[in-house]
Amino acid sequence: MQERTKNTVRRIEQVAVSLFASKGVAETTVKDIARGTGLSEGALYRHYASKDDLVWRTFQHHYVALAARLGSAAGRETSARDKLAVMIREIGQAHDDDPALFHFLVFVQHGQLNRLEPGTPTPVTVFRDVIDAAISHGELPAQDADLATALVLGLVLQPMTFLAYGRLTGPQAAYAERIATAAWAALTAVPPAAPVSEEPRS
Amino acid sequence: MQERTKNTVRRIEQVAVSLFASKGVAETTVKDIARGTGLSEGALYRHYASKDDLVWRTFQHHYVALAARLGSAAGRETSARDKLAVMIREIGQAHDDDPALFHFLVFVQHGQLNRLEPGTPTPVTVFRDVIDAAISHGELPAQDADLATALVLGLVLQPMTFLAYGRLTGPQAAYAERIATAAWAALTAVPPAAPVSEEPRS
Amino acid sequence: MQERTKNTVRRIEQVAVSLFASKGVAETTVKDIARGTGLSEGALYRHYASKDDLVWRTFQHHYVALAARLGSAAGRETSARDKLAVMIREIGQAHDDDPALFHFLVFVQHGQLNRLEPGTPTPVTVFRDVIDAAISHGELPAQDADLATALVLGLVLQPMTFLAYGRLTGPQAAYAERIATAAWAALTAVPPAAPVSEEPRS
Amino acid sequence: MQERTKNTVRRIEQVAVSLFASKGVAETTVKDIARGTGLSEGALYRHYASKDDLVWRTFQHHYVALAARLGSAAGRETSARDKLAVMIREIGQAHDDDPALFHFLVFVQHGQLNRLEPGTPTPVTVFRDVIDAAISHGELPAQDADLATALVLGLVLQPMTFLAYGRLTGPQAAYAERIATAAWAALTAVPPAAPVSEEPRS
DNA sequence: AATGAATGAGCTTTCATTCAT
DNA sequence: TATGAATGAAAGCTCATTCAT
Repeated sequence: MQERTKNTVRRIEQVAVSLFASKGVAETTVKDIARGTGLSEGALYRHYASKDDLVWRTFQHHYVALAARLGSAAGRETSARDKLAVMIREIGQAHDDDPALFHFLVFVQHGQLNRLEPGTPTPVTVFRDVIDAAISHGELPAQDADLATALVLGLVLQPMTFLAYGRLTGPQAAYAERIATAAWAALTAVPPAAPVSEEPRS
Repeated sequence: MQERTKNTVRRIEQVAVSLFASKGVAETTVKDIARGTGLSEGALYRHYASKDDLVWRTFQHHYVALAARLGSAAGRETSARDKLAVMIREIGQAHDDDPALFHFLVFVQHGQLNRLEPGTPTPVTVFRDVIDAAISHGELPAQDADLATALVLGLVLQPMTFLAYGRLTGPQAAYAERIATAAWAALTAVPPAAPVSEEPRS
Repeated sequence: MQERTKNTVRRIEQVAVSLFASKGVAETTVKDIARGTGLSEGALYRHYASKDDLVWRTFQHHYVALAARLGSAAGRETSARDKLAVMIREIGQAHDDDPALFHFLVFVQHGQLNRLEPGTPTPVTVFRDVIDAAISHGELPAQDADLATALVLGLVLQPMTFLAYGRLTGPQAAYAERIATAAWAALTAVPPAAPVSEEPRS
Repeated sequence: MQERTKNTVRRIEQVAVSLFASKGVAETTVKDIARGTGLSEGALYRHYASKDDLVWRTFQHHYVALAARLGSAAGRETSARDKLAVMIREIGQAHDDDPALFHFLVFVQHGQLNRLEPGTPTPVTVFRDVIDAAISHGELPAQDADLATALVLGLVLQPMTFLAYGRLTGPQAAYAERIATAAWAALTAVPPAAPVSEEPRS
């Protein structure tokens, strides 16, 4: 009973996420999800109050879990550089584990983001916290932590988009080293005082 | 009349894009667009064959224009580094000129991307071409040009996402220098011995 | 078991009637009733063949019982005037005993009325019989017995509606005397030839 | 255009009211109304925001109109007795003009009543005002004006219920005189020593 | 006997599109 | 040419009822 229900819910989420990732949330009908699970439309409403509830709960659950996964990975390292490297590897792994889920979480989420209770740890804040601490401790040069976070996330996520569009192939894991290197370079190549490279002129 | 029509079309596009960017394409109804332009629903169909036609033509037109704008900017420079820097500045400018349009083009586009005739120059290919050439000419170390393109685009686009979510503020132009520096650092910081891929894609 | 079942049925009826009275029959779902009784939805179907069956049997049972209660009260008196007075008191009592049930029977009944086997004694026919007899025996002036019944019932029922809407307060019993007086006055005040008739005595 | 729309709305209301009166609001589907008017279901939503909106606006419009009609009739008379008599005649006329509408307003209304802005004149308050004034001026003996109103309304409305159930026949107008006589008798036949309440409500 | 997941018909509502005026 | 009423297909959702456990 308990078990059966749990499996049903799992199957619904799986089908839904897969459809959301490939067609978008609005383009996925409740009927689609029902068909995919082998259930009737009405049966879905025993498990979720509404389509929106299904979207939101699925998003929230996995988004928080992803943040925890990243945080846990970071916790296993001590230096900022290693923390970032392992997080990048971990997020790549999460992507490869279930690309559809990952896409739903990161690219398809539909204004779900601002429904999160303020203060909830998210993948973004986990990255930001590590970067912020590194700046405080002098492991990274002084800089805008939010911008720095954006840069790292951009390096991580954009290859996944390319993967989705077929512009890149193979598991995202293959790119983790390259991205980690690029990320560290990007974070340490701060323009003003940084002698790392020729100053760009305005 | 010609003029009048042109203005009307322009206003329709503007309203539509603004709605698309803030609510998404599926969530924007033809009635919304009609209301926003002051036209009747039926009148829109004099200018576009369907809602889809409106979306597609608007996307295509501006997407190609953005590619041209970037290409033209790149053409004014000679070194790869300067080309990239100016493209980053230009794309930031394009964003600040019309954030809604930019968001529609880059983040909301709705499977419009794969409707482009293969070979059409897009912002992505413009970046890729510059990077590819730089690798060929030895201005950049040997590396997977597609991955390199992804890295640069990630550095450019993610801050805009942060801007949209309020995680960053101010015009994107303010970040252009920092991003250009980071991009060059990321492209030149290839991991010691392991080039991910040396053969550029066709 | 017998006892247990009886109690269950009673509780179901009570909950159902209360919901019917406050929300209407169509607006009350089987799930509502199940929740209210602490039973599962499926379990209700052990006691009733269908929702309609529940409505109908509940209605019929109590409607007939109310008629019997009124008839029995009338039987304790001899004069028409006293019969009416005691019936008015009794129906008021029935209302105060269980206002929800009363409302269901009299105001919410949902076309259940015309499902009664023709000839079944109902509160209406009980009143009518008394009035009819009184006219035959000369206790009341000649008049249309049906209209007379309507008048008396109107005097009795409308205050209950006012009670339900908060336009009157307190137990309906408080109004019984006044209503009885008014009823007798109304029945004896026949317009055409009737000389205003016998004055009502205290 | 204007005219066409007005006619459409009128036809919708007419069909809807007729169905509401015969089947009840909940039992009447939007499809029923569409079929009855010859429109598509979707077309109804150009004229009403929802089924509920259709019910409410129809109710409100005609309920207020009925109050006005009664008030206007009362205004043509001076004595309380005549005012009541003419109101009773008028309400009977309103019933006969459109029995379905009348039933919808008085018997089917579904909690619409408490959506009226407080202070809105309704048929009930119009009766109550006349009775209240008559008590103040000594035209009627001291008594609870609300109860008195209930009594009069009961006398007026119950025969209509009987009409609907076939227990009475013919136009309600036929009963107006009898009802008016009964009403006056009921209002003046206050029990000797026990006035239920002497202080009229605010 | 009891549960509650599942069904399936049918409900209200939305919306891109058409068309009479 | 412009309007907005009308269409009709499909969406999300509800709910009385059934049925495996």
